[in-house]
Amino acid sequence: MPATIRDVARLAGVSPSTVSRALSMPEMVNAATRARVAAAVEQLGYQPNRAARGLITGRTGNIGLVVPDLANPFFAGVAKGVQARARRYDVAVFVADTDEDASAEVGLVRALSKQVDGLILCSPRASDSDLSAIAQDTNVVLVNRTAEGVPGVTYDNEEGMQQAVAHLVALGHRRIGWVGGPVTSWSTQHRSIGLSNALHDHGAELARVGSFAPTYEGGMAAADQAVATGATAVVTYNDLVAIGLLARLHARGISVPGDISVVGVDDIAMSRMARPALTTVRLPKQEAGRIAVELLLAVLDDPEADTATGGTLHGELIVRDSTGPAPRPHDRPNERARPSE
Amino acid sequence: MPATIRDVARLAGVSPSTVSRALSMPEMVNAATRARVAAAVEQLGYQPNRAARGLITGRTGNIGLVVPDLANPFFAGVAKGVQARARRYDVAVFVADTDEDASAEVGLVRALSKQVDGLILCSPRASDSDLSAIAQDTNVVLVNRTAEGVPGVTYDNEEGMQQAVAHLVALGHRRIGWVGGPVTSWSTQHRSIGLSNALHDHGAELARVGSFAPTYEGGMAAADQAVATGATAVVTYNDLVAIGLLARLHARGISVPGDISVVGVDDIAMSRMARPALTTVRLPKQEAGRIAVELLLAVLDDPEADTATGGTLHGELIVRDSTGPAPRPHDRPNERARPSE
DNA sequence: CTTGAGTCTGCAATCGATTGCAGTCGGATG
DNA sequence: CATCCGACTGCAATCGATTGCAGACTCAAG
Repeated sequence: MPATIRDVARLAGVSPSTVSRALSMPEMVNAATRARVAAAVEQLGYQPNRAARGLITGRTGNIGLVVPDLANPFFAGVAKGVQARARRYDVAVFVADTDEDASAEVGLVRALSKQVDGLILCSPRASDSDLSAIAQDTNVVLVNRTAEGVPGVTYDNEEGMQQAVAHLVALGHRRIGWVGGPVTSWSTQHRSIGLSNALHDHGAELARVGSFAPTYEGGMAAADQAVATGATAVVTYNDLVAIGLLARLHARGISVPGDISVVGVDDIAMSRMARPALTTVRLPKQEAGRIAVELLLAVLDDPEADTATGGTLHGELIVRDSTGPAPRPHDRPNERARPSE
Repeated sequence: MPATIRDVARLAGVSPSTVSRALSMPEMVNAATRARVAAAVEQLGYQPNRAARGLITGRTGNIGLVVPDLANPFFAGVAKGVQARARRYDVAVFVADTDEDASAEVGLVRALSKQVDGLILCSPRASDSDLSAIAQDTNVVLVNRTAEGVPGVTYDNEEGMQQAVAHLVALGHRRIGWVGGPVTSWSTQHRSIGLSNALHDHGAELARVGSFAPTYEGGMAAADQAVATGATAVVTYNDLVAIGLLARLHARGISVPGDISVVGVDDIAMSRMARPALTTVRLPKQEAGRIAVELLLAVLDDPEADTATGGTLHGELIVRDSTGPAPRPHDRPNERARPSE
């Protein structure tokens, strides 16, 4: 029913080949004919059939995006960026959600890889070896993770932690807790190291609280342990955890930032609506998605061009109400009162 | 490079036609041959080229999902449902985000429609006439909206409002405020009507507060006006608005639910993390996505089958901490003290 | 006038899978 | 033994666009 290239050719009085060339290599066809073709295209509302083109060019014009959980605002942000940038290049985006299931991930990727020109894997749960295997026969760009020889866009976690620590130290905090995410997570490792280094640089002390699920519940679970460390400030794996922590702290009657300061990472929408509004390291999520698309498209255009490792994005500390001056020792609710100096 | 149907045929010692049939109409081929084909397919890891198949069948095996904003947890939930159910049918999902731009929507839909077998339009901003035009030459399923002759899945807003009102009336509220969303929104109209009817049935009074953006900011803007109506409880267009309202109320020192009760709609993740945790009408978001896929696939299989209007989903009142007994009159901060009865 | 270069344009093959039609074969029936 | 039927299987056309190759044509130079 829709117009084919033959219809356009007939209307313009040329051959299909000419129509094809007029559209994809305009400089090869005479200006006059080109105009006639353009008119015919316009009149018929012709749009080339992608399947037919794909058959011969071997390109589908589609890319895939795989995320652990679309309902997680972080990944939704990345997806938004990917999607917006892809549209600019007239590339369609398949979105697949693995439901946080690492084992499903590899299978899903394999199935999807046949239908697309390349894949963007967002915070993949897969093992390094699986990842390398996938990258072998598919064009892949990683987000939030690195792997040998695979391009990717990541955040400079070390720098983000530096900013958070500088802020906290300026407020007088000297002992700072760290609530980590899943141990296997690339980000948790880098954030942990970054925090540790930053604290060392500032001569402050690190209190590791342990690893928790990167969720609201994880934060609630971490809260009591964080308090028990005696830290006057806590940095969490991400905002969701920080918000859970805030809730539990409130339930226990511990004041934020009066008794303890809290810093998250991500800056999801929820964070500025939290009570108190959360101080956090904002990660440019959409930007990551956009860059991932650029990276992927570059690889597709020239598979040889080693785009090296890819891009590194920088976080930005957003100071809100969950951080404040460190309490003087006798203000601290979780320590025995000591004589004030 | 990847195996073609011919490779499989050669390995199995049959013709390509047989391979094709063995895969898509198994009962037409001899069990023994079928087994040989299956073995060859397995050995080569053969997956039919979708473009080639699409060329001849006229089907792409893809569907499109258009949402106003992927970062909005409501739409992310729907997208998750769509995506999960589509995978079960081996259908890929293109996701497109219009960035809340109604004018971009129509163009986007037109472009996308050529690449998919059908579209799921989530809370479309387009006008009724544009929508009908689109549905003319594309298979469309609507979510959160109805249109003449177009299948869709919607929520029973009236019933949801009934539940909310029954809850509030039982708590003693007799004058209830309504903070509406965008006036053009289908949901806002139906929720408003539902609320009005429910209140009438219970002999309670409706205090319309006006229309606000369906956002946190909208809720903050609505708060003061809601208080001024003298209502002891407020129902908002959605949870985001309710949370904004909560924030402004807190800033003004008005206690929830002590002075005023608040009810939202949606039950996004944020709602149970709000302070106080938000009482809300939970809308099954993923379910809506799943049903939309079923509906669309049914239409594709049999374009004639009038699937009527489609499905209606039911909300569920989730009672949390933002609703409580209506304050006795003299407790009300925003009215002149009156002699107690 | 011939030749050559250069510019366009058309022919026809091709991508990979599907499907209507026809052919093969074995076995049952008259 | 001749026919016929049913169950499978293969041939070849087809979907719509792209592209290598060759033909047509113009124009300038020899």
